[in-house]
Amino acid sequence: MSVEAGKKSGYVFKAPRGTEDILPGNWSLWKKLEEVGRQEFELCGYYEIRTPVFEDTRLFVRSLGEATDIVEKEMYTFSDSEDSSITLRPENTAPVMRAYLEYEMHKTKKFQKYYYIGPQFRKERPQAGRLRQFHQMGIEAVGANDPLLDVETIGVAVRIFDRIGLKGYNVKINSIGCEKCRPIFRNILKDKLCEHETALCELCRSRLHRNVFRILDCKNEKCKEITHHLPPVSDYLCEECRIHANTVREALVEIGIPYIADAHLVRGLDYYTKTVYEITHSSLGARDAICAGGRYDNLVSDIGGPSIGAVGFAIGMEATILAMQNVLNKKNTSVPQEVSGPAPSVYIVYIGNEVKKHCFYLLNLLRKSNISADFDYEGRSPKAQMRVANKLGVKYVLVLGPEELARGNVTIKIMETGEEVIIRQDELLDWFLQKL
RNA sequence: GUGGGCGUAGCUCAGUUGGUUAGAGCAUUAGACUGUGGCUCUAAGGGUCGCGGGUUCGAAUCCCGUCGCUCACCCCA
Repeated sequence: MSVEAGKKSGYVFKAPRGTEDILPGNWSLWKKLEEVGRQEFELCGYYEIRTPVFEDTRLFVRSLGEATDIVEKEMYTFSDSEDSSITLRPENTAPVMRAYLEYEMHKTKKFQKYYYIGPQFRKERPQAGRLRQFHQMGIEAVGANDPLLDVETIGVAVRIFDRIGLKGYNVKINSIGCEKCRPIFRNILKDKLCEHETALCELCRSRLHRNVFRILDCKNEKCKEITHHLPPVSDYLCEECRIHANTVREALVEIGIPYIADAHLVRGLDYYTKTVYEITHSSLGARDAICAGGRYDNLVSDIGGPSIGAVGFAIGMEATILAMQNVLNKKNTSVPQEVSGPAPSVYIVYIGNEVKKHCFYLLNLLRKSNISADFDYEGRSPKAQMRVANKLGVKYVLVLGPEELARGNVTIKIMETGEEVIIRQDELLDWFLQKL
């Protein structure tokens, strides 16, 4: 096999298909999203949990459902030399629940609220905002069936988007019932759709047998036409699910979250029950979800635990950042276009190599005092050093040459005004600590 | 896995009906009073035109293949 094949640049290695490097120029948005997320999660009483990036394959087969596409063809599965099969996590809910059970949290403190941030893996064809290694941040509230908890999670997501300044998102919500009522209306739906079988698109005809609910969000116009004339799923909910759904909606109104009741919203993962929701952003393409979540009352028992209800969501970080970029109208760059880390406050310019070592000493002196500072390691001329300082956007340049060295002084240039002051070196720290 | 679009300097692109040493802007580097930034001017570096093959006297330009990227579909965050 030739590694030369297909390379674009002259270099041998490139990031594998469907993965991407988050470069310094883009990092500020990631940082902001993560920081705001953490803040909001913790504000609402969620605790961070980190699970391994790989798990026993059976965990995902059990939780997601054997017949789902994720399990059938999208998992990175391999054996680690023994008999065990392991899989790079395609989502983080099942791992969190696994940990919850493994440490027997349900016995000590049944109700737990967790949050996680990390990479997930799905072997799909890459597309806008959809990668093979992608990142999610999400929450899981385990151990309670209160519909208000469903609403709490929606509130958390909404506030995160508000706080990062992302305008133009929509909250869509639906109920897909529970294990009691869902099979009933699945059959009703199937029967009704069978009457129109010939009018459905080819794909939906196969969905008729595999996954009826998926027909509800088919993009084909004819199929839409048919499904829009069907009575909404909510007509078939059992008493318990109906009350649950109504409470959720009322509470959303109560706390002022606008939502769209979308009877066609369904979920691909088997474990969802009752409340499902999705937050989409108008600036995105075909894949417009930036957050998806819902209640999953059967997952814990599915993977061998007691019957315990839970709700959660996952925010797709790539998709969210894409939306942020669209809103901010920014593009990716390989070089920092705005300083993504904090710009150093001070840049030290040395004139002549004789004073360089002393400047290095001063550099470390500043840093020890918690003053961010940097200097030249490339052997540039004083002029070029100034250019670098200017580009970095530092407030002060400390200039030191043989003259200053002899007198025990330093020249400080205030970049904004161009003004220069000369002070004694032993006053340096005080001067900066007062200014910064 | 299926289908469409694209592939020329670090980035964004131009490149006329195939014709000599492939261009621009931005970025980079260096100069324009010997120890100093932003503006301006000058100059320099940087591309085997994704890769391979074919047609041709001659191909970045046409054909085929291949790889990669991208968008969309299935599915999903």
